[in-house]
Amino acid sequence: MDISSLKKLALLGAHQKPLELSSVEFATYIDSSQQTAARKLKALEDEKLISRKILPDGQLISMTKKGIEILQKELNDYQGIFSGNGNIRILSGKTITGLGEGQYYISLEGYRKQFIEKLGFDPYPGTLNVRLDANSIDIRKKIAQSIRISGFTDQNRTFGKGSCFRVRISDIEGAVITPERTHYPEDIIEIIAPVNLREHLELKDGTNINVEVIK
Amino acid sequence: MDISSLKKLALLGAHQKPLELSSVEFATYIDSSQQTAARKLKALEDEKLISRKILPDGQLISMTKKGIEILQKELNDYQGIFSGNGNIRILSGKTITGLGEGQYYISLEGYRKQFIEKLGFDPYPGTLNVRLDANSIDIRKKIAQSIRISGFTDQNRTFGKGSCFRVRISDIEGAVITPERTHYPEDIIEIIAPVNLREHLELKDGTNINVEVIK
DNA sequence: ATTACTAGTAGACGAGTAA
DNA sequence: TTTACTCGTCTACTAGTAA
Repeated sequence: MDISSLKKLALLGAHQKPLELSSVEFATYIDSSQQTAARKLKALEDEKLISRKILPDGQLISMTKKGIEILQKELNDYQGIFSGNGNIRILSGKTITGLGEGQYYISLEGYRKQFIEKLGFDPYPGTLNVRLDANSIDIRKKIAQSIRISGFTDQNRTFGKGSCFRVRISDIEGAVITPERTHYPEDIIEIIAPVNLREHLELKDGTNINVEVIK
Repeated sequence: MDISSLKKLALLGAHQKPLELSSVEFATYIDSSQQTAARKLKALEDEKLISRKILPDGQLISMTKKGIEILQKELNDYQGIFSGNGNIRILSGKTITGLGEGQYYISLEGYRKQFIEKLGFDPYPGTLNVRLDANSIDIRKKIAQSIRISGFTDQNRTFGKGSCFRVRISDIEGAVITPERTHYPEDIIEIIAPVNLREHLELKDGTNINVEVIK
């Protein structure tokens, strides 16, 4: 798999909109012959990392979902390499649809008033669920769950305790909440924020997002 | 240049402390024969991207400054690819020694009181100067200089206006300040913060740092 | 155990050229 | 002009093995 060529195409913008590029032009970018450049483009197409439309005067190159995912994996790898330096920690993953449980729990007064007090915002009643990439799972494990949420009992039942840490997605500050259960999947995070993140960021299911750990 | 192998070594932590790794082990990581693994390590050493100490039962691998710089360049490339998505913007570069002008200007009451008022902190009298990488220069151009600093006149002379934007380096929030001059180098940024960043982050000249644009 | 040489082979390359 | 085939060459691989 020729990640270097795929990266070059992305730097030329092929991940955003179809890119007009002849094999001769690409050859100058990757410092090779026209034949090698054409062969590499063909190979990337065969691997379904890009899609091409061959035109009389060149080709129109778009990056596939699979291609973009591979580059995001690379980004995540490099962020992982340098995140240990105490700089910026970023969790990467894809948005998924949760079970809707989040909405119920967040709305409970016993939890809600703690969020307002400890996080400084009144959470939108709903969570954004994200399935983390492999590297991000490891990063997540190292994050101190610094803010504790207490359990409570109402007349009917007992609600367990949990913890959270602050994050930012794009321009919104929120928090990742983790119930303190024994069997909670480690590859999924639930994010709360003062606004409906899904609407605010115009997210569809399966969108890749970066969640930045703050404070 | 075998970036993929260099990256693997970094993921195994060779950029932080010397890594014990035999060629057989490395072969399993890069999915090759022991011979190829050994040859690749030798090649990386010849390019001065890693340094090795051959031991009777393996080798001790450290990444050189040059090797780490190449990986940081890669990180920056990938951040550039995905920064257009409106997510997290990070400026990468190397710390350099400025002319010491910053210290003089920041200390002037006409500017200082504006920083306190508009940025919310009393700046340490001195700037951290950073020479940006090529990609970061482009990112920087897209950043809105949202906070305006007015010029003023004292009895002797006139001091020009400028602008800034908020940034975070590691755990410190500060700001990049830009005087509104016609000929200001585009590859250098000057950062102010409530503390002496150079001391707080234990920075030497030429250290690679990531500056995250916030708000 | 290791590292790393030599030998044989498989895969990648550029040149020429067809479509 | 393009893309992409064939062909000869050269680099990079694995296996065997020395140190």
